[in-house]
Amino acid sequence: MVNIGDVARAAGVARSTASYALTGKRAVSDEVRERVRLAAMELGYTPNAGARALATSRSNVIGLLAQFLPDEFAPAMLQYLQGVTDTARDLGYDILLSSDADGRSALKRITDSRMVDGVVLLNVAEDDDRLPVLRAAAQPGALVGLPRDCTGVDVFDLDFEEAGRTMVEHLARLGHRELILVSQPEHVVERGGAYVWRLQNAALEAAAAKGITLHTVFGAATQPDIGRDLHALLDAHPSATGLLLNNEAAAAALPTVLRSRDLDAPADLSVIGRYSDEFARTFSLPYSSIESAPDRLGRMAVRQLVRRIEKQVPEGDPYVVRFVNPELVDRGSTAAPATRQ
Amino acid sequence: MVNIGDVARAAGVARSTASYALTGKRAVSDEVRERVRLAAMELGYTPNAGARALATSRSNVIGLLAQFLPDEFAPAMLQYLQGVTDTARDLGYDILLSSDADGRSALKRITDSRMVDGVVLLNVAEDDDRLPVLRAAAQPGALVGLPRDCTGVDVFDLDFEEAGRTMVEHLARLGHRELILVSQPEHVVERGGAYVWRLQNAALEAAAAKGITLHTVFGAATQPDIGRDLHALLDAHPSATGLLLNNEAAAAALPTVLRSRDLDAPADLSVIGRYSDEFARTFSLPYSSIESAPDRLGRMAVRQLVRRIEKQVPEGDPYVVRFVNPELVDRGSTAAPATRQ
DNA sequence: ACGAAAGGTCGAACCGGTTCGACACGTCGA
DNA sequence: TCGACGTGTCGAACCGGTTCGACCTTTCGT
Repeated sequence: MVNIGDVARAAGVARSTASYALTGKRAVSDEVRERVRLAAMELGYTPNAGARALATSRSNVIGLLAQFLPDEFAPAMLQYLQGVTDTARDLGYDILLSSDADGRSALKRITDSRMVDGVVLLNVAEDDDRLPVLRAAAQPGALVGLPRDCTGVDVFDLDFEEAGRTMVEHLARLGHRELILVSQPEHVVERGGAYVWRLQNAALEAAAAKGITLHTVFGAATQPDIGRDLHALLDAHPSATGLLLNNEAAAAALPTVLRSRDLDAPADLSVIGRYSDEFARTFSLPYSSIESAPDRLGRMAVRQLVRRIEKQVPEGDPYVVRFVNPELVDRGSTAAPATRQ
Repeated sequence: MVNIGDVARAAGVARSTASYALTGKRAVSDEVRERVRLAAMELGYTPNAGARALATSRSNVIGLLAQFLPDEFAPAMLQYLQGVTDTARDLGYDILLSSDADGRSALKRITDSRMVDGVVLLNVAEDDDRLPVLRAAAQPGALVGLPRDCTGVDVFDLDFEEAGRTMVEHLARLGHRELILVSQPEHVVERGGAYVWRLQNAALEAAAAKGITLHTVFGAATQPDIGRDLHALLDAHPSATGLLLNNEAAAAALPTVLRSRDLDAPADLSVIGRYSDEFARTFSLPYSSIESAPDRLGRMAVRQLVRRIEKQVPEGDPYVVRFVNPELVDRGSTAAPATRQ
């Protein structure tokens, strides 16, 4: 394999000069630079990543810790991955992917061995056990998901409170007085998915403020259970005119449920979901929804992480907690209320 | 950061001895080994990955080249990723993920810089442009998907021919005489998805051998187009009693189509798909299907790749082309034919 | 009792980059 | 004319591991 010594010899200069010519870290005469570049080109020289990492203590690799949970929806996860990998590549970084169930040890391994310059954590739970490991690491970290304690890391998440308010207020404005909110199953909440509470509590507050009745329930995350749940709900609250879905499985199951009850959205029932546009397309869901923007969140996390790695953060490097504003994508599934059969 | 010199000093031995004690590559007295281990533990020593890679020319990282295509179904892709990452971790390797649209340059970069010890390629097309780059690389490669030319690489894929035969013969055995096969859209084939032909041709042959009529069509990959396609098909071939789906979008859309035509599987129509069990669960599809086993393929590819990296291949290292036997998962959607409407 | 073999440890070199300090040269100002 | 300075190049050291050959015991066979 050709190394920088070979290039230097071919160009008739010292190894250090070849290095400076290629990295541009010191001034080199135009003539020498050209000669070195040419030699490198002709010999097909590519710097050895390990050697460079050893010398610079920078690997140009970002660690990505994801957890492929069985009740997490695959399309959304893939969008996170895509947002992260694409952005990293644009900024000159490669991605080391870990989907290890034991995120703690994986994180410790890749940071302690200096394989990565920084880390992005996905699926961050309220009391995520990877956080202590991350704080002890020498490298910076960016999270997607809001933990209880945000010190020492940059955090990015959807503004679930605003999402809850938006859903309720949108239907309130149309004249609805009784709504149902279907959340993720309880075990997601127990695992630390506090965003479920954040959305639900904000929705309840908004409903109270408007004098609206809001029934809240946890739905199953799997078919056909969630279908049964939906049927039971519609039976239990015959006068409700709006359905809010913070539960992707519920959204995917709803078309079938509505058809079998011979109901139409929005004629008989107004519906608003909370999922990504990609998700809506995959399942061809006709419901308006709060865009959860996984690709965007992944992109933001990597951007900030790289800024921190490259020390481009302003003085005193204040850690950020940034919420993406929920955007309501109108797919025409809401209208003024009609009394259901 | 603590390095092996610190450990050696704490244990009162030479650096080389500390290395031997930790790696076990030379005999070391029990007493010294224990002292070194203890010192390493107490100091919290972790070897520097770059330095180790430089010295051993092995990184313990496997490159994973995936392409997140818009018409590829996300759940399946995620299963490949999971199969690959999990297996790699079990064998002591980390995963460098690239989803770069330009697979060629990504592949060249990670191999030339020796960041990876080997590479797994997903979505391999018949004339994949990454293959020449891979063959020129110093590291071994394993493919998921069958290219035209398999020299120099290990190849793993579902046996699509056998899958086609199995589908047809299963329905033939039940007494069906006229079937419809819905394949992936033509642009998938053009992109190099030769597996579409492999399944279809084998199915046609099997049908001919049994004296069965088999209508073949390419379906759309998106909703709601594929729904229209299915309706048109059922209109066009009213006497067909069986539906074979080598098109995931079609499988996902079928329940809605059947319901709106008031048809039931298998009472009115027998149905066999070709997708993974995970996919069936995500969309709660009630159709029997040929398991496409993405996780298993990912696992096999990594296993073989690691064997090659670690030179555990038998003499003369013959490259393998291994087909996974298609397994028919019975979900009760096939029965003896009944005349439709 | 002696030499060979085996077992255990050490020092030094090496992997392939980067980076620091020194130095040679040419230019400019006093 | 001399010194200060800036520019471009070089040699050497360093990053943190691994590995080779040499050396020193100890053990064993004869």
